[in-house]
Amino acid sequence: MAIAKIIVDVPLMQTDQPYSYKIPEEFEEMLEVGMRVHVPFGKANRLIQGIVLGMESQSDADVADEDLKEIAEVLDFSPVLTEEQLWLAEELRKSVFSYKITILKAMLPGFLNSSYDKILYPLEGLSQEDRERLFGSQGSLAFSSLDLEKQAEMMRLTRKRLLKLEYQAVDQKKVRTQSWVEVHLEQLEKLEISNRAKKKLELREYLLVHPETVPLADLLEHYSREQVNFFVEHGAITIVQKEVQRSAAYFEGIESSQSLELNPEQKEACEAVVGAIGKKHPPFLLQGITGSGKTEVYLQIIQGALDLGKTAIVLVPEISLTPQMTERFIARFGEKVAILHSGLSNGEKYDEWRKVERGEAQVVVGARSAIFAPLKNIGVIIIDEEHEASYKQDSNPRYHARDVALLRAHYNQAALVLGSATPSLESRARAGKGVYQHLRLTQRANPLASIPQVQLIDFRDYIGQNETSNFTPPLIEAIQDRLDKKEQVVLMLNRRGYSSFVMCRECGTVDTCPNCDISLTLHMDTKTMNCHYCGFSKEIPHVCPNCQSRSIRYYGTGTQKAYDELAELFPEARILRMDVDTTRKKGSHQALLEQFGNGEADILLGTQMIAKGLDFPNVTLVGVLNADTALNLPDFRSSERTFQLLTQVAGRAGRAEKAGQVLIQSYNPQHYAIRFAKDQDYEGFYAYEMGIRRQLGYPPYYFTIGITLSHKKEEEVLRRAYQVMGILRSGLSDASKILGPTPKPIARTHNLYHYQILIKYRLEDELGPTLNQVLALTQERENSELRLSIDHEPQQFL
DNA sequence: AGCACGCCGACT
DNA sequence: GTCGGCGTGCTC
Repeated sequence: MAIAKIIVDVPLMQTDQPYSYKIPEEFEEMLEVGMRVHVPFGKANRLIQGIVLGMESQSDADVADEDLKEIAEVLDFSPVLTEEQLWLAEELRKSVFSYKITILKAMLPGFLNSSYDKILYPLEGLSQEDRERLFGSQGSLAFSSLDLEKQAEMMRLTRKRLLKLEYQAVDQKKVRTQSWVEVHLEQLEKLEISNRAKKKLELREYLLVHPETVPLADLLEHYSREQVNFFVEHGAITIVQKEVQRSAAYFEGIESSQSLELNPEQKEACEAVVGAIGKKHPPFLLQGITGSGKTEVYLQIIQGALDLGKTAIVLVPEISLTPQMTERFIARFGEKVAILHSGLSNGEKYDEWRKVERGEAQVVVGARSAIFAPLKNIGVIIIDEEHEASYKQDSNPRYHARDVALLRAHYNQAALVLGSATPSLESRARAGKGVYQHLRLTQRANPLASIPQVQLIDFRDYIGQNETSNFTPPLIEAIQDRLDKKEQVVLMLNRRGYSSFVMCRECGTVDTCPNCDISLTLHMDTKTMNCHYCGFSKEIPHVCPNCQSRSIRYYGTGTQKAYDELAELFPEARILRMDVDTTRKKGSHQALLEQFGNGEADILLGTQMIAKGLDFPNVTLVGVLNADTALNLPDFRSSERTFQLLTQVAGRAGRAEKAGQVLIQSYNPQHYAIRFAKDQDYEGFYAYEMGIRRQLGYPPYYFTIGITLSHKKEEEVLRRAYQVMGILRSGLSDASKILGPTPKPIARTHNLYHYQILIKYRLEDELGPTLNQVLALTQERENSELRLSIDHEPQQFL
């Protein structure tokens, strides 16, 4: 008997295993490993999606083979998951605490995941009036279309056997097809057409001259449906359905580019990587200062891989996946490129994914999840800005793209390149120990460009002078100077750990979210107070919610406030503001950058999103309004993040012939992260920060695991947290350190209390079993409302 | 999850 | 007696 092993879409510990299903005869020929199916599951045989992991002639299920259920439907004509991806999922399960189906689904575009519904039908027993009231003239109803009250009533009626329930799983995949016309010359020539049918004669002439397949729509522009049908009926042409190849608009109007001349350092790096393609070789850490031409090196490495008949994946942080970046890849590799990122619509994402799957794309450029692209025969994987925290997914499955890349590089014998101006300490340390091969680019690619000069400005020197201002006199002076010279200015407001809020001056009450215990952020554009965690929103209060006083005031350094101040200081300047508020709409990010690039503005004011990858030759001044707001966040990486951000943004200045200047305003100019950033001294920062990490026992000296517990009731989370502590203490060796439980910095969101435990370890044999014990806790019925997640190397402590 | 089974108290 | 409340166990 033909039996398929299937992982079902029920993400639970008890169902995290393959189930055996009979393969009906009609599917035996076509079914392959890696395809999606719909299978009946559970007592009610509700239909759910599953993924075929294997096929065999005998099952090891506790059920007799004859009694196995049958696959209901096969959803694909060819597998949507490759052997490699199935292998990857199995490997990842060892380090990512997630169910297999959750990992597999993360590899597929959202489009390929079925949606489920229940269809209700009235049975004879149902009274005429109920039938009228609930169904009207409809013969059936979709369960999901009803409100909660109706749904409950329907469930009651179903129980009383007055309704019939049918389970439905819907494949959302829709291959867009278009009708094309195929010409059959023999029949066409034999076709008798009356001399009076001028149009038909004309069409025949046309088809005889153009016997190639053409879109039906083209013919219909000149000929009527009836005229075309005449040819179809007589077998002279047939209409076939072809999948539409929607090529996203971004391919249009991009001129192709040629390789640039590399300097010796770049050349050496490029050759080293290309030489490692197809061999077992340790990963490369490509450490190149800002403006050192890393992207050109990437492009030539990829060219090297293509020349060897191989393919390439390039990961970039979502935020720098701007047209400026993607255009460079399209310009060099044209239609060979597929772009995958969250800005695409579902349909576009699916189209790009299909391009990769069919083998039409050889170069995939995308954000984190692009590491799962179904690309075959990979020669090189490049992770740009490898230190970016966004490469770690902070929801299930909590994978790090770098770890996935390591696995895929190993599988394909591909070269792996981690590129950054400011590598993560973990990666830099590995390069130091020879685990990675260290490649360096120490010079700016443009030989006329110099490293910008950086100055610190201490806010405290200007105490007493307009204290609420975002701008100190030296910065104002410098901006004025650039405006006079018709050069451009980039100003960054570090919004991490900072936001605008409303406080009462009488009683000190800060308006907070009713669900999340964090202050609401003021949004001037919509005139609302919003919660950034749960999306709660309300109108701006006019009186204090606590003491009814009218003395409520707006605090904080939002970009809007800085913008207003700038506009007042420099009334003649053209200022662009770029933050989450002004870039919410699709494409607005790009539009703003284009405007600035075209010289339609003098000053670009923005948040972190302007720190990366922008390359505007006319920018000669970069100002950082508040360097230190993120320094005091409760996260051991906050110094590293601040250093990286300042170094990145400083790199936006002086990228061409004109010398660049960087001014950094801060309340803590003596802080080492800021001092090393001022000197653009990565190695100095690295050495200093490593000392601290060693002393405190943080990565890269120790590995970390974060455990987060959430519950509606605070005392319940705490109780369980201490229970987890107990399991960890007795399971793990004394060499491992367990910190916590502590409330998360934002202790309550979505009406849940969050507590966190951090494990630091070096060698720990009992880690897996102990964590499984912790996980088992959530399986107990009494803990059904407890949410627990285990995060390997958490990146975000917020 | 989502469902059925089954055991208990409150009711026609 | 029996309806429907929820605790328990299982899903090829």
